[in-house]
Amino acid sequence: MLNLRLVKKAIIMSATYPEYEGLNLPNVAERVMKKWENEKVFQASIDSRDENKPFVFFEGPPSANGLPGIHHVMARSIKDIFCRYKTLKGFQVKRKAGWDTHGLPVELGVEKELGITKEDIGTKISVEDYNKACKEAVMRYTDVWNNLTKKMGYWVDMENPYITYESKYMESVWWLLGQLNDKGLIYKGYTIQPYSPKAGTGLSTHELNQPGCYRDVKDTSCVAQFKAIKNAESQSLFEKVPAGENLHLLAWTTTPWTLPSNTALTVGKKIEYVIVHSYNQYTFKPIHVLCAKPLVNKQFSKNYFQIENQDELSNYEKGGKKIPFFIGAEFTGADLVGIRYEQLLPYAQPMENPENAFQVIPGDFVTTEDGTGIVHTAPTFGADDAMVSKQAGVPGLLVEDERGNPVPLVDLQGRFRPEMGEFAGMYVKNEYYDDGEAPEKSVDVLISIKLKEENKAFKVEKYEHSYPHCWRTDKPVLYYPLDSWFVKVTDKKDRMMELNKTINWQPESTGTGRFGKWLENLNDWNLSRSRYWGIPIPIWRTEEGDEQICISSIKQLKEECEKAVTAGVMDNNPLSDFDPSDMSKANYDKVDLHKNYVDKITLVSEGGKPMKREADLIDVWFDSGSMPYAQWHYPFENKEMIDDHKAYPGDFIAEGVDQTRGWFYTLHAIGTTVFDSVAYKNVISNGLVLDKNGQKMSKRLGNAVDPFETLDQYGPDATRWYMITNAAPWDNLKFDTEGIKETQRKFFGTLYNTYSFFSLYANIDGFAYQEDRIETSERPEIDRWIISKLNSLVKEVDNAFETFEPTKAGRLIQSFVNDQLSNWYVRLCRRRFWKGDYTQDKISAYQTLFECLETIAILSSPIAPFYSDELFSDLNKVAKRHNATSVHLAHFPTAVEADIDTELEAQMEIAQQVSSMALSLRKKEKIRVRQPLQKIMAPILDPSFKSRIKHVQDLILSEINVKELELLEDTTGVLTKKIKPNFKTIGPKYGKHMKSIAGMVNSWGDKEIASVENNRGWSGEINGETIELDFNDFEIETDDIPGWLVTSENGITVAMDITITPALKQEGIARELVNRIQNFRKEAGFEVTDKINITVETSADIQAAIEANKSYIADEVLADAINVGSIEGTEFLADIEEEGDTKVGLRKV
RNA sequence: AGUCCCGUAGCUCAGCUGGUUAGAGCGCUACACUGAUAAUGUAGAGGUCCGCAGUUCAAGUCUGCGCGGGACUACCA
Repeated sequence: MLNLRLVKKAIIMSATYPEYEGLNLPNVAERVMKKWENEKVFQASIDSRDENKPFVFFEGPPSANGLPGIHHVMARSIKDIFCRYKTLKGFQVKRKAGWDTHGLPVELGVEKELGITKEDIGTKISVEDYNKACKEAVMRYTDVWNNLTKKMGYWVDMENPYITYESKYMESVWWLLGQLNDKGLIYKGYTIQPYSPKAGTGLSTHELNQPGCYRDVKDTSCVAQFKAIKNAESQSLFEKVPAGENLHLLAWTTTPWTLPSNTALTVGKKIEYVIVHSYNQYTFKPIHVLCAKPLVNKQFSKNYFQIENQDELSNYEKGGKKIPFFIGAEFTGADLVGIRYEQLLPYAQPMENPENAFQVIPGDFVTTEDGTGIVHTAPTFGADDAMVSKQAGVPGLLVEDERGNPVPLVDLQGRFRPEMGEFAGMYVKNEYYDDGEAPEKSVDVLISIKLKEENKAFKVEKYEHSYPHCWRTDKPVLYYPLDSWFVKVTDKKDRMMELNKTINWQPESTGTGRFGKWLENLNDWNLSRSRYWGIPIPIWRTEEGDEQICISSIKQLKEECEKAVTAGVMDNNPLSDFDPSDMSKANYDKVDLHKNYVDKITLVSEGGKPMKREADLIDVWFDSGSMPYAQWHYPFENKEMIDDHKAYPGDFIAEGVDQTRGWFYTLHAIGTTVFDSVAYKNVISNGLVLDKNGQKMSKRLGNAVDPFETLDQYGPDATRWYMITNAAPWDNLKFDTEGIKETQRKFFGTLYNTYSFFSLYANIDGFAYQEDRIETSERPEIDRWIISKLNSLVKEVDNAFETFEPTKAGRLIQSFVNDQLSNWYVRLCRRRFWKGDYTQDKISAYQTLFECLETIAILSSPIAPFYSDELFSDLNKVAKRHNATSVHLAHFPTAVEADIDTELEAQMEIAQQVSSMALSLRKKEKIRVRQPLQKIMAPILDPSFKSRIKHVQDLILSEINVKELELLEDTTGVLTKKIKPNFKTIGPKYGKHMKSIAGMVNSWGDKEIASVENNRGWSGEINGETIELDFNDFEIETDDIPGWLVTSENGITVAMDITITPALKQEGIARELVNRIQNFRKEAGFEVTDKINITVETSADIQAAIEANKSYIADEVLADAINVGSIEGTEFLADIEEEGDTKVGLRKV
């Protein structure tokens, strides 16, 4: 037999399973990566799939001007997993990479490098050179990115990426804007933006969030008294004020210079307000003022004291230091809405709808933290103000300038306009004056003084607060209305919400919550950015703004240029070389649509007037949101991709949650407004990758993890597996390399060991899966069990991937590999692999283990693409069961329902549990497993348990080294029973009496339990109500057998007979001896197959034990003879139990 | 400030539509196995389920209010 095995081994040398010396995951990745490259596996994974069964994936473009971090590995792993999974399921998954190339981060980086500021662009450096520098900078780290992509095993087509600065891409974006324009969704309007008058430029919020921009400053703040007008609306308030006296509303501001632009006062509808009766501290005139109730004490502090009787007010003498105040009638904000008041500082009137100005309006943002609970509202200088007044139909204070355009009372330099009387020409902030020119008293102070004198100021004081400053000029920022181009997305708000409901969000809460709420509170999309490196707004306008054209293609632009040349507004057509019908790269390289080129183009209007391009660029978010169409140069090329839904809408996208209002939104907005369609059907928004202490990673804190280092050290598979299985993608991940190590050891180590075990013996036996597959039903029970488990696993993993739950999939796989396959199946079956001939049983074992490994390779391949490929290929190279050279070209296994035997799974679960319990009992008594025991007992409570445990009886007995299992059917008198109410079934029926029932049942003894068993239930009266419980309303279990060692778990009870008879003792000694001799064999360097002779020199007890078990020992250790006597040959010393030393001599036969 | 996510053992995480003794892995401690062996197995210790209030016969689970960590959006009189 042994010789035969060797011969066989020689024959099949040509096809053996590779055996490795240890597992080195980074090396595995290296090998597999080379294979992918050499064999062009990625391309094959697309080509081998049916073109008519597409799974559409959109790659969100990263910006290549920054370096990738470990969070990119996370995000891209998620993308990769589902693309690979869908490929396994037979879909064709095209994956075009992309680069986001425009935008502020790029520009700021370039400015820093060149040592210039925005103001220098166009003067110190030409826009052309500047844009050239941006273009170079943005692709700087492309190599690093490509390298990461490769190393982590992210499959995406990097050969043909879409790049947002390319002419074709930009043309498609223009086309989309043209569509919006045609639908009437593009308009020019005002918006309140942070503005730096000294720099003469608007600032983005990004710029405002630079460190050090918000600083604490002391400003003159003022609580102004706005005089209410008595009319029908205010009738109920004036009733609470002495006849003939005035009622004022108190409103606080830290920017008194905005008071002349006040057109409304905002109150919170639910806030409570009171009228306070008192005297003005500057003029000493009696006042009756409205203020939020919780803020009365804040406003009436210091000089004021509260009185309980209104009559005492008259005791106050003018000029007195302490001023009394009395809290009068109470109102809610809702009562105040609609009240009119006199304009505080009537320098100018709003040019539009002045009749709607100067009234009280509601606003959600009003709080009672500060001020008076009534907010001074100047729509021209506050974003909230503008929003809330627009909703209420209140105009901002805009006046006509010299050319008839609406302008606010402050000009672009930050000075008051001529309308402002004595203040005209003054800067609204002293900081805006040149050094030494600033007046002693600022506008804020002067206005406050004026108000004091006119009995319009309730309180003036210095107030310290944080206020944003321009990061270039160091001067405070103004919130100022600026011209911008907008997309009227609010028109499509309902449709966007409707379509959003059809998108499958993972997690769901992001879709309904963060995204849904965002859509509910949608504002129009401000497209304008006054920058240089981006896609220009394709709108040309006459100087008066009365005629304009929106360009949708290069062809159209060329034609318009032609007209302009004919009309004489331009000398020559800069696009004359461009051939609109030629889609070649060469042709498109002839044009550049960036600002430095298109700004030189002047077009002619229908009325014959010259038109200049609007100076702004579009928001870069529009660039990336255009990606589904622009990546294909739609509609100029690849029209069918979108129109025939071959590549649109996307089936799947995934990015970080930070993209919710970024890319996720812009995709959705453009999809809805232009195509009336969702842009994507499924979306995963993943959480952040934090450091191991839960802190955000940052270069500054030095806790950022280098993705390359991690991948090199642990390999991409372990890194990906760890990231995916450790936390659900949408939860934040606390990244700890210890966790990767654990994954490496626990999952990959175990899987590798299982494979090593398989390959070791399969190579010896020459198992190459050449035999016909043994029908599952023909295999031994243990094989059928693991196959059943395997098929259940296939089903569950498939479902987890299908529902975009990669974490679940990964955890299922690893628990199968560790707990079922390695710890149970392989352990129990070891002997089958190394003992005996190449029989049907052995082949069955090989086939079973092979199938498990092969399936695991495929199931885990989306998450661990490298190792799984090597595992799969190593198996398949020999067995050739798949016509695929890579796991990624294989097909996802289909669960064979017929092979799923839940009954068998339940049986094995019992075996596992009973074994574990029995071992636990041994442990308690310190009886080692090698010592055989006679018997265990288990009471049976229902017939199914009986048949199940019978099935696995032998398995259990050999596992725990016990000779027999006795099942106790009639347990009365033998076992102590315990009864518990079944809360789940009784609850709905008798919830109220639950406590009483539980109390009663818990007090029951054997007699009552027997009665319940006999009557199949119980009925009686509790708390005066008739209660009827059937047998299912009880849970009866046994927990003790008097006189036995017993343990109980999950309703199963095991009792063990721990009596060690002399015969058992001898058997135990024999097993100990076998164990020692096996060790000695190994020590002596004998081959596994060497036969030996044994001589033993030992005590009488042990001699007797040997005598009684001689054939067993001889068989186990391959001994031809066992003799007692003095030792010849090598001598070993064995220490067996307390029976004394044993000398053993071994000699090869 | 608003919206959302998270808070369970020393660490990382499970815990389904509420059901009575809250689980796993790692780590720790002890032991076993010794033909998968720089592997493997078993057991043990370890928890005011962030806090408070409410709904309920019953709350880790549902509701409200807080606290702590994080994200995004907005920026405030």
